[in-house]
Amino acid sequence: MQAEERQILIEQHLQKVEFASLEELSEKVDVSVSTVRRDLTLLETKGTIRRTHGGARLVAPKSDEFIFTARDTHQLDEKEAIGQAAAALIRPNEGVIIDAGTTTYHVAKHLGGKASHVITNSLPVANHFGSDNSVEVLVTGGVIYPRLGVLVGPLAAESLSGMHADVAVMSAGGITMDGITNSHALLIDIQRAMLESAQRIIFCLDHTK
Amino acid sequence: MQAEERQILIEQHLQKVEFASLEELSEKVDVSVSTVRRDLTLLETKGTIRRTHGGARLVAPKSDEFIFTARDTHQLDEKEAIGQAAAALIRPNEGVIIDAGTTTYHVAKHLGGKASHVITNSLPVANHFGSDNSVEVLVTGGVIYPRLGVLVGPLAAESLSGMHADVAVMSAGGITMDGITNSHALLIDIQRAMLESAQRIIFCLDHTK
DNA sequence: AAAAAACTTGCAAATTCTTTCAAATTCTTT
DNA sequence: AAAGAATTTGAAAGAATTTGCAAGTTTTTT
Repeated sequence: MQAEERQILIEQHLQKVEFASLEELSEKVDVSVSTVRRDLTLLETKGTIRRTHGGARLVAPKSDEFIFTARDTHQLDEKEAIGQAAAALIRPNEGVIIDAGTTTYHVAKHLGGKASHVITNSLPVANHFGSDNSVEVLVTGGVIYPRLGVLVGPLAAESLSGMHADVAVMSAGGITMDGITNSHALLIDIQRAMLESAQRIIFCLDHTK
Repeated sequence: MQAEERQILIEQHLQKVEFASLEELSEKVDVSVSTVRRDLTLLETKGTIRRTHGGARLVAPKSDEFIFTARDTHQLDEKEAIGQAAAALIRPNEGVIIDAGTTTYHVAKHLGGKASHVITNSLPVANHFGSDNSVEVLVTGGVIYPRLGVLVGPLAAESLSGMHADVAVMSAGGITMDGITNSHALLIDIQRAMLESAQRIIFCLDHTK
């Protein structure tokens, strides 16, 4: 692996987890901690990162991004794996509905340019495909549910009713079980609309659910 | 195989993998690493590629961000000023429609928590308010226009028709004049819907328009 | 205040880069 | 078509960079 590639990998990993120890990074990119140290000092001068005792952290955590991408560091490897496995189930040129949720987000990341069009009510998913002009991305309307970047409300459900897709990638129990019954009810309507618009369903759950 | 053909192959391969080692490329095009080195220095002067220790990398990697947030550093000061001035025209607790565009994006940045609710078809604007739970953000549906993060299409215009706001912050001539007549027509419908849904209009133009 | 963990510095081994040169290929000229 | 010139290619030697380790210093923890 190249030095520069390694540094970008470190940067990207920190984008996800906000903070990482030297050991962790050293394992991740498979070099000695000494080299990671050198990489970090280099990245620090570039400004994106700040060194700390025992590791490094992101210099600007409050970005225009959504928090959950950074927060789910715990089962990150597991979710990556689920994302990859689920993405493999999708055939080329299918229309895909992607539900909001941390796990489904990882599915989107592994989808590449496989899908012909993507329908989603998740802002992070929309952002992910935003700069990729090989996929047509349809965003449902709705009100942003803060912190998660989910579009909720009647508009979201309504706009789904007129759409059609081959597969729906759904999250279950994820965000919805976190206790906020208000948005919970809204999400149920949306998910039902998604299920009705798709021919095949893929549910994504990690072992904590 | 011709030298030029080889270089194109190298370029294409890098488009896919972003990073490649000398060994890897040498195997791919079936020449010695020396020749690959020479090819890379040549490609570097052409600008598409950059040499690194041990290999080469793509000069313009695909970023997950929307370009305009990073790109409009040119008249940035002017746009900041316009953003601030326009934001000052908005009274507290008003409902605000924000059009897509670089200038209007800066208005959003200066709006703070002043508005009671925001309606937008711009993904960057939506992202900006996404983690701010003091403002209710309503996103119109639509298809993402790549690179700019604008939601276009009939769904966008439709979802605006049922909405109402006190002020509309509009961009004029911005993205729309860049030549893509197709999306241009779609944007006009959307902008008309915005104008109809708002009582007051604020147009934002910098001196280049 | 002592112990543990982490950081810095210096150094040797390993890898990679540049330069140079001869062999091979391609192009030009006759 | 053949001879000669020009270019390209692959390899080798020496320079430069990078990497991992160890000794000594600083910071953090108990």
